Amino acid sequence: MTLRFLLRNLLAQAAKVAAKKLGVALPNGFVARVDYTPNIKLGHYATPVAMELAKVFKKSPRQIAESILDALDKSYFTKVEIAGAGFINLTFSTKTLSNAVSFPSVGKWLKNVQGEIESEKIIFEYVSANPTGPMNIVSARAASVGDSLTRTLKAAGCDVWREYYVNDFGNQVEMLGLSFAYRYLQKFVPVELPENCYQGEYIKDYLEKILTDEKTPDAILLTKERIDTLDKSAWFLEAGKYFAPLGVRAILTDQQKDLKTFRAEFDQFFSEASLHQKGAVLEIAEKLKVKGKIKSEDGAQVFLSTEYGDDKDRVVVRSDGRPTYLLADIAYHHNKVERGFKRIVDIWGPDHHGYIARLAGALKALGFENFKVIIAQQVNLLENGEPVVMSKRLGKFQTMRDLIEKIPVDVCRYFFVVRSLGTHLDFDLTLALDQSKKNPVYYIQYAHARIHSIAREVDFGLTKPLELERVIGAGRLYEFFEREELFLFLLRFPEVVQDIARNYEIQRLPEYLYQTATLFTAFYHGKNNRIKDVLQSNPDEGFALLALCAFTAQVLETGLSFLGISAPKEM
RNA sequence: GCCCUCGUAGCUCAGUGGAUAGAGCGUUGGUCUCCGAAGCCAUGUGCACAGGUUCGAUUCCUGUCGAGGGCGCCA
Repeated sequence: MTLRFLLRNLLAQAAKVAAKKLGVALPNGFVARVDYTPNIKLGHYATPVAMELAKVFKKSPRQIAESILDALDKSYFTKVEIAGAGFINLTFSTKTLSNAVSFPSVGKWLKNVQGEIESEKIIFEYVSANPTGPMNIVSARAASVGDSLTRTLKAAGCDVWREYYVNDFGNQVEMLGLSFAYRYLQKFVPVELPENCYQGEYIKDYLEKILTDEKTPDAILLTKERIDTLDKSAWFLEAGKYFAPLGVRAILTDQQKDLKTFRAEFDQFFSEASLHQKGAVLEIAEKLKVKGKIKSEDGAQVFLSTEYGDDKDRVVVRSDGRPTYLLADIAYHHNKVERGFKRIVDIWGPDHHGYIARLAGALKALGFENFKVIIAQQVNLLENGEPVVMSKRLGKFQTMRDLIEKIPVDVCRYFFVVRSLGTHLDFDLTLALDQSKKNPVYYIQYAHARIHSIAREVDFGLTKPLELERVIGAGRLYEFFEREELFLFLLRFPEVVQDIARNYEIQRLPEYLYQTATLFTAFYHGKNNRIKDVLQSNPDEGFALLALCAFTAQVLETGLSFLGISAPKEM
């Protein structure tokens, strides 16, 4: 059990008793709010519950606080007091702390407290870059956040599935095929690439690969002799159809390779084309029609998304009978519902926010409401302080692979998760490299490596079971503030994980780890914490300090692993 | 024009309705006879503005101003 969970239960009981005694009723669904104190000298936790209840109870916060304290089981605490406007500050006893931390490892500890938060079957979709070119920098941001978030959610006990939607169907795939055809033809005669084709040089590279790897059918194959008699329009049609799927496959393969390098994992790559083949796309239009949410307009079928807060109704089936992208996306999300997911979360780029209302509306029309979209704001990529121009069509853009090649994955991933997704991110490549030695991610890794260095010095195995009762007892925790502060901060780790699982704000984890590293470094520099010396003068105390180090190392390593960042033992 | 996101220190940004609003970078000055100095210590006139809700607002609501993005039978 986490200390916070324990405290909430104790406070809920006490509030109930207090309410009864005061002759008032607690609000329905009352949950005592528990915060950390601004300074652990005030106590381990604080609750503003007396102030919150002041209005309902029509009593002064102080009076309520006193009633709650009267009813509180004080055997868990060494100190409880009322402070300020009516805060209740609580300090747990050594015994309570010992009970809370009796586990062999941080991993086991996390497993142990998994039952404290609700878990439902949940699907996360992120990145989902179009298979028409290399991934850009926003994809890298989404990959970092999506991957780190889902790893953390899993650790908190959530049942998470991670998916990448592949838009391998529709106009843009046709344009991709055509782009290949033009590049192929260009090898023989000068023709200009149409404006709406993909302009990037990468098409040429993929083309060469396809021409080498695959046996080009005679109908497509070009030779010097054939050019003169070629029926170009017929050939383009055939060649476009031929190259499109091969191009998609080649590009997707490279995307997957980059994601793997980036340590971003997925459980499944879901093909849009597979939905069309099954007929699931047009089928969903029928379902919406049955619900009365489709109207006909100029021969097209239009979803009444304005009923769900959208600006205008949206075409889902074109007048020529072809479905729009939106309809496929509705079918895809409905497919997620059919697979039994109780919560659907998508991370989208900033250019898609206008799309939320119509998709959420369609899901609502189909009876599903637990749908959440997180918008990853744009990344302004800077080089030497100057913005890097990104344009897929002009072929001038910074790819995710460029980024990985320039900057270590550990640093990239840290930079992307340390800022909340809602803010526009300035990512200065030059700065990221120039400052690399002072980079926060190295600071965290360094603290971890330093602990291993200490362990090597004194020949102590950091992987053996944590003996944290010993830290509290023999560690003389309350005599040295750096020890106590570090220890109590480490105890918050599962609570931080739980918070992230609830609010999806992954940036709290790197911040927590950074602060953990800071507290450890302060501890390390404390004159009284020189482990080699303490082991000489008082072996019990020395081993207690080593246990505290091992605890720190495990928290850092585990936390970094959620972020997909390595935890080196030496640097 | 409509919609979305954002506005916190010189810069980049944390901050779950609570106590004295924090961190990194930058600046300036200290600091290794030492388990790792990639370190540590010191150094700050800051919540865009105006209303509202609340016992309490940087946080929630409304408006103004400013920055970015989105408004297709493209995906």
